[in-house]
Amino acid sequence: MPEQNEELKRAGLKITLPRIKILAILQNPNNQHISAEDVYKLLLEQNEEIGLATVYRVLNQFDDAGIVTRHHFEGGKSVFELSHKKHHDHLVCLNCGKVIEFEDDVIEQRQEDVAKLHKVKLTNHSLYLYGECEDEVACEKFRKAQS
Amino acid sequence: MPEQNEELKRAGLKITLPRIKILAILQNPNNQHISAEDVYKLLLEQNEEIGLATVYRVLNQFDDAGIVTRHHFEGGKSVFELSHKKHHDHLVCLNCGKVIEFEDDVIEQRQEDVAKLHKVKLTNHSLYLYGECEDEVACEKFRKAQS
DNA sequence: GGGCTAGTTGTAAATGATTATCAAATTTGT
DNA sequence: ACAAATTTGATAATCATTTACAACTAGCCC
Repeated sequence: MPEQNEELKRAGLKITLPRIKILAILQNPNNQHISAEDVYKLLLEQNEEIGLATVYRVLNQFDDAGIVTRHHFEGGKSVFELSHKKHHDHLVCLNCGKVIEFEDDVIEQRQEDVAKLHKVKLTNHSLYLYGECEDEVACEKFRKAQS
Repeated sequence: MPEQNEELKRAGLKITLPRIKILAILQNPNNQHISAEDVYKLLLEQNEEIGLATVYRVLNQFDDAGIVTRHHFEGGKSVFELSHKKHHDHLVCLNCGKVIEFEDDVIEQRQEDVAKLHKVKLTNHSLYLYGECEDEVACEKFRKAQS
């Protein structure tokens, strides 16, 4: 009954336990930018018997439905985040893995200009900034908390 | 003797036939933004008996040495390009696969500003714009030429 | 409320890109 | 040319992700 199920229904997906559980994990603020593997691990911790293949499948369906957005951060694997409200880009700390979301209208506008200049109709873009937290203490603390 | 070998020597790499051939391929203007697999195919066409593992190894060494830059375009595999002169970003046509290089000082500056705002020391970034050529005829032609 | 059908799941095997292993071959300084 | 250190090719291994398929359900009709 909860509105969460509405989201699935709207996407033309049947309401199943795996999908509900996975959506719940994605909606947890601790789990923004989470990989399929990590979703699977969290499910295991909850003693849910959900296969890894299902996790990948559901994440792909969510992506197709626009419920989540897929990102390719440096280092192979994909991470997913709820496609909430506004477009934004990402700033990632390479030491602690913290992800900061930002938006910059000037950058957005210049991207449009560049595309137009080269006679390309822009459909999407990906911008990732990588660096290191300047507050090393906080950075180290965050890193520990993650692992 | 050619200066090309200097590049290898400077990187502390021995001058071997695989490395020379691979470097030559990368230096061919037709082969900017080429994948390891495609380098391997070109070597086969030249009847060079160079293993795929060697191609990957050498490309990684070139990357470490700063001779090439690795990119992760949408769709899994890595592509490599000679790290020439200036930093630049990429605009990719999703129909024909054409890659346009561009640079925009305003965007670069704003990225620095954003990082500083969030107290992160920027080490690098990746910006890819994806779209569709507006000149559909040229686009189609380019696509055919590729495959 | 039972049953039907399409959609969904789990297991396990398949895939695609990339890396590691290791003995044989090559480069390079002496 | 020679020995030591690197490098190579073939192959097996790995990692993330997808596919195949038989067993299982959700959603809907009566």
